[in-house]
Amino acid sequence: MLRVSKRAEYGLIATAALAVEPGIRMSVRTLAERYTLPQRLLAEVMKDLQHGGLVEGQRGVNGGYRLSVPAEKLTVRRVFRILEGPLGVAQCSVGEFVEPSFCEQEQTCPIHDPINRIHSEIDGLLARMTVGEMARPAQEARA
Amino acid sequence: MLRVSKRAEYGLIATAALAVEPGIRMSVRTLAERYTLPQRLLAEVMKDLQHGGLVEGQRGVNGGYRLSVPAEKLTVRRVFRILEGPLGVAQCSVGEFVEPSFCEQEQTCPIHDPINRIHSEIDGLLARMTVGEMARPAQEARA
DNA sequence: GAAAAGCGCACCAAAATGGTGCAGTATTAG
DNA sequence: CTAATACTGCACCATTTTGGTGCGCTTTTC
Repeated sequence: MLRVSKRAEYGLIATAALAVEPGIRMSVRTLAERYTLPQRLLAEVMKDLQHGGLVEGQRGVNGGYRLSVPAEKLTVRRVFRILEGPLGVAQCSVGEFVEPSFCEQEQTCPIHDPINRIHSEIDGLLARMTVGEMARPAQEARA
Repeated sequence: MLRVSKRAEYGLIATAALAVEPGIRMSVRTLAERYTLPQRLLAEVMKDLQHGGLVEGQRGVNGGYRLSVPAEKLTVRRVFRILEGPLGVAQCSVGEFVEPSFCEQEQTCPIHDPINRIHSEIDGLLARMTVGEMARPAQEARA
C-alpha cells in the first residue's frame, strides 16, 4: 500500500549515489551496473531528473551525471514529484498542494479533510528527508 | 504520488459513514447513493471489509452493514491493509512490517534503510488515525 | 411470495507501469 | 579524424493493476 514507482525508487538510488561523491560525474552505465538496475530505464529517469533541474548531464567519453543541487537541500519529495505523476492520496485531494482542490463532491465527501491531512503529513515527511541524509550512511561506510 | 486505490478510498468513506451513527445498519445502496459511488464496487469493498472482520452484514429487507469494531479503535491503516494489496513503499521493503525483508540486494541497495524509514513513518501515521476521528466532523455537523 | 439486500465469483476494458528499440548528437581519447 | 563513449529523444510494447460490471444465488422481512 502506498507504494512508489520503480522510477522514483531508481531516481532515489541514483541521486543518493551521486551525493556520496559530490561533483564527480557518474555514467548511467556505471550506476546501472553498480546497483543492477535496467540501464535504459535508468537513463530515462536521469533524463527526467535533468529536465527537473536536479542533475546535469555531460555527454561523451568520461561524461555522466552529477547533482546540480546540494544533496543536503535536495528533498525526497522533489525527486518523487518529478518521477511520479501528479497523483494525490485520493482523487478528492489531487492537486491540493499545488492548485486549488477540484474534488467534485466537496459537500458530501466525508473524508475530504482527513484524506488531505494524511496527504499533507506524508508530504511534510518527504519534504523533511533529503538525499544527502540518505547518502550519509554510504558516505561513512566509504571512510 | 503515493496514492491510495479507489477501493481503499471507498472503504474509508463507508466506514466513516457507518461510524457517524454507531450500531445503525446502512445498505450498500444507501451508501452508494449518498456519496455517489459505484454501487457494485462498493458492495465488493464491503464484502472485503466483512471478511477482514471490520464490519458485519445483515441480509434481507432493512439489512445492511454496521461496524463490528468501535470506530475509535478502527485505524485507517487497518482499512487500507484489507483493501489494498500487500504492497510496500518500494520493492526492497515489501513485507518489512509483516515478514522479514526479502530485498535481493541488501548489500548494494543504498536506500534500503531510508525507504524503510519512510515506510514505517507513514505506517505509524496511518496507525494513529482512526475512522472515528475521521467521522467526528460529520457527527458534529449533524448535531 | 415478492421485494430488499447481501454473497460469490468470474469477467472485462482501460490505464499505469516497467521496460525496450532505434536513431540520433555531443565529447573526448587516441 | 575517427572510433568509442555517453547522453538525448521519442515511440513503442507487454504485463499488471485498477476500476468496474454481469449474473445468478441466498437470506430475511413485510
